[in-house]
Amino acid sequence: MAKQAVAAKRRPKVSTVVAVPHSAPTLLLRARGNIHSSIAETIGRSIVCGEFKSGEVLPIEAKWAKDFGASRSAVREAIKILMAKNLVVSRPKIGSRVEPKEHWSLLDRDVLSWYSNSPDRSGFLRSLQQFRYIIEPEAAALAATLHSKEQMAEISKSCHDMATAPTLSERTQADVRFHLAILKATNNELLVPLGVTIASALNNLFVFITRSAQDLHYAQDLHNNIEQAIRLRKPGAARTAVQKLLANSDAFIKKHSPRR
Amino acid sequence: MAKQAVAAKRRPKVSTVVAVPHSAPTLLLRARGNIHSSIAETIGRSIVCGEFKSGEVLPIEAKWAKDFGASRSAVREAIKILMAKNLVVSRPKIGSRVEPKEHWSLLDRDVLSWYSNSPDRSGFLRSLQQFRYIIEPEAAALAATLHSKEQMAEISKSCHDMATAPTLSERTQADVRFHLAILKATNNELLVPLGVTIASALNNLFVFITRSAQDLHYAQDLHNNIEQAIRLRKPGAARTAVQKLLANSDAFIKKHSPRR
DNA sequence: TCAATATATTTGTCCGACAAATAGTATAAG
DNA sequence: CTTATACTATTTGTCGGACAAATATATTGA
Repeated sequence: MAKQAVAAKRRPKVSTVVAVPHSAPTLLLRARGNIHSSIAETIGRSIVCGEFKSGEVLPIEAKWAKDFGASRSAVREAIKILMAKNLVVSRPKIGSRVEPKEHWSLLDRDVLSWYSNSPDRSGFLRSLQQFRYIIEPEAAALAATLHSKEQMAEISKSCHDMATAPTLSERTQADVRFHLAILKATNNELLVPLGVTIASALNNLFVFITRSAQDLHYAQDLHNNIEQAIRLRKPGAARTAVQKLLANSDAFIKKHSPRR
Repeated sequence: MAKQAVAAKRRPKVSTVVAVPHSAPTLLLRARGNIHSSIAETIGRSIVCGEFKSGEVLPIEAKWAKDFGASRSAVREAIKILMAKNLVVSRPKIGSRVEPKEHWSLLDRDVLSWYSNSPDRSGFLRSLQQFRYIIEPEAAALAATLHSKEQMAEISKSCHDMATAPTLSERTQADVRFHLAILKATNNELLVPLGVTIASALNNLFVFITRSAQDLHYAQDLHNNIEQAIRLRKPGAARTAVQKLLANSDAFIKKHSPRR
């Protein structure tokens, strides 16, 4: 008894954007995937963009639920995601407080992606390039010393794929594979996820811009030099070759720096 | 009507370990903090320790709930945490599948902590030390060039605190502050969270072992050298000073390496 | 003035129901 | 017999509501 009267109105068929349930939500959600993911993304973005400052407490779960037109469960799962990424901490009676920025898992794929769309893109890009200057030359040097046969084959193959890629998109993919293959060849478990992170960040920052044929040719030479140095097990040469490549991409970024 | 009959037996007062609710849970939880955190930690640990291999699907949420004597909501929130750390992906009808290791957010505090208690500690420690060799010398060099007055003051202060710390624990804390201060002085947003991660990993690996007074004195000299090189804005000297420190700690680890 | 107590607020946990997605199976069509 | 289609079963996704636990704030008492 009293069992059939419960769920009269369910969320109606959703097309691309969450439609309006009974009590109109005030915040829209780019409804890609699950509700909780969308909510996490929305709140997460607003945090890393500085809409909520460190130490500030977010609105209570019930308010988010009303604003999004979702259930509190969905909001809670979203906030659990943000907690897992160290963006917030929750306590009863307090609410969810934004953590200081240095606690954020900035190296997490999602956080990084949200962050790279935040106000000062150029500053972030600067940090990222500097980061690459630290990691990648040493990684190449290590790879030159430590690579196995199969790992070298993967490096060479992706380098060759870059040279022969018919479309720009395929070239870019091979480029990413190339850099990841080098990191894998270091046999260091920590460097690989770092590489994945960097790659996705670069992807988010649209650094893979169209280049002139001449530019492309020169960049390919730089990649070839890296491949050769690693193959011949010359750590020093590998290090400097990567530095040269980074310098080239630095110059390119500066030249085509997006306004300001 | 039928409202008061609902929650007859609630979870009874919990002491240190989750007690037995009505239908005996088969898995115990170290009940530190929230239920969902404990569940996430338990499942997360078992994943990074290899109890579930990559591509394998976990038991369904209902089973975890029964095993832990918790509600499905709690289990779901736990799994959301693991999803946020890229340990698993969930899909309807499929379940939660363990992601390949290279997708894991190994640089996340928790994952790293779980991972450092997994079978091959020594291999992981090797990777971690290598990682420090890559990051820290360059970071010190950058800091030497870019540090501000306040940042330098923090570096010097923590170095001094190390020298004068009355207890080993306080010395260790100052040590961590010292390395973090250097990373902060690079003004690179990505290096700081990385430093936090490394510090917590070292903490988990018990690298801060008791040393003889002589050892401590020598290590302090090495730290002083770093401080001085940065203060005098000598990047090259800073780099080599950090390398020396790492070599020293490497040697120490090898000497006292825990079996095998 | 200060400490103990009461209250209110917010997250934490539980439950039960139904929706949505989809792998695997059964069935129908050719 | 093969192939395309429909069905079914299973699992996560979402919802709503109830109550527990924790604790900041206000209130009260000494």
